[in-house]
Amino acid sequence: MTQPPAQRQTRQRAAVQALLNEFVDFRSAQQVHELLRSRGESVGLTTVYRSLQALSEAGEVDVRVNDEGETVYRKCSEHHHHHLVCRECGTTVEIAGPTVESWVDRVATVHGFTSVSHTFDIVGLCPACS
Amino acid sequence: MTQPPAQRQTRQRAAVQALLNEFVDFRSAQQVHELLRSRGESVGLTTVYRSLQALSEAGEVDVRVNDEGETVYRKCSEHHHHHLVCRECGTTVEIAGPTVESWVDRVATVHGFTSVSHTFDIVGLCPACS
DNA sequence: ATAGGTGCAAAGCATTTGCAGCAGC
DNA sequence: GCTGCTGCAAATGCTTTGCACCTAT
Repeated sequence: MTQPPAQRQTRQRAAVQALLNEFVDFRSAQQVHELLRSRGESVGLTTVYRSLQALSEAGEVDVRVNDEGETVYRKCSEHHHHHLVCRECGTTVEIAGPTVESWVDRVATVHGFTSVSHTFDIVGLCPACS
Repeated sequence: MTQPPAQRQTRQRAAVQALLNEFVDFRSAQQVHELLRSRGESVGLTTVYRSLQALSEAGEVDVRVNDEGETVYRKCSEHHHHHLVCRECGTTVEIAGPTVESWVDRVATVHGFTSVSHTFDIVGLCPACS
C-alpha cells in the first residue's frame, strides 16, 4: 500500500487547467482546444477531452450540456452567477441571485441531499428583438 | 393573402403528439420512436425528429438537452416543476418552487425580456449515497 | 393537381476508444 | 524502467439532410 496511483503532471494538463482559470463561464472542449492552439500550445483534442473529464471527476470543474448538445466545462467558483440570454440575438445579461442559491440550499437540506450544485438558465427575447 | 401555409395533419404527427401527452416529463426522440414502434404505429425516426422540431417551434413543447447529450422534449404544461437528482444513483425528487418561477418573471421584466422560459436543475448526493 | 410530409440511406458533429509511441516519477 | 499520458485515426451515437415517393387538402 504505497501512495495511491495519483495523477501525473504534464504540460498539456496544466495548460487546460490554466486556461479554464481564465474564464468564469462555461467553455466547450472544442473551444478550449481551439484557444490552446491559437496561443501556440500544442495539445491534441483527445487530450483536452480527457483532461476535462479528469478534472470533472476530481470535482475541480462543473459540467453542463448546452443547447447545441456540447458538453461545457467551468472551473468551480464560489461566486457563481446566472445568465439571462436572448434566444434571438444571443445578448447575455449577468444576473445575481442570492435568492436562488439560498433556495437551493434549503430544498437540498430538506431532502437530505449533500454536495449539491445547480444549473439555472433563463432564455427569452431581449427588448431589441421583441 | 389566403390562409398562412399551415401544417398538414397526418397520422404520424398525431401519433407523436398523442404520445407526448401521456407523459409529464422529458422524453428523447429515440424513446418516442421506440415507443411508437412498440405499440404498432409505424413512424420513421426521421419523422419523429421533424415532428418534435415542428412542435417545439410552434411552442407546443419544451426542449432540453440531457446529460448524455440527447435532446429531450416535454409537452408544455402549466404545472412545471423541477428536479433534485442524485449524482450517484439517479434518484429523483420532484420539487415545487413557486419561488423560482416568480423570481424568473421578476428578473426578466426588469431587463425587458419577454417570452422567457427557464431550465433549472439541482444535482447532489442523496441521503443513501452520501 | 400540388405543396407539404414521409422515410430510407448517407452525411455531419461532438465525443470516445484502440493503439503505438512518449514522458513523468 | 514501468506506468500513465498523448494523439492520431477509426469508431460510435445522436441528429440532420438529400431525394424520390406519398398523401392531405
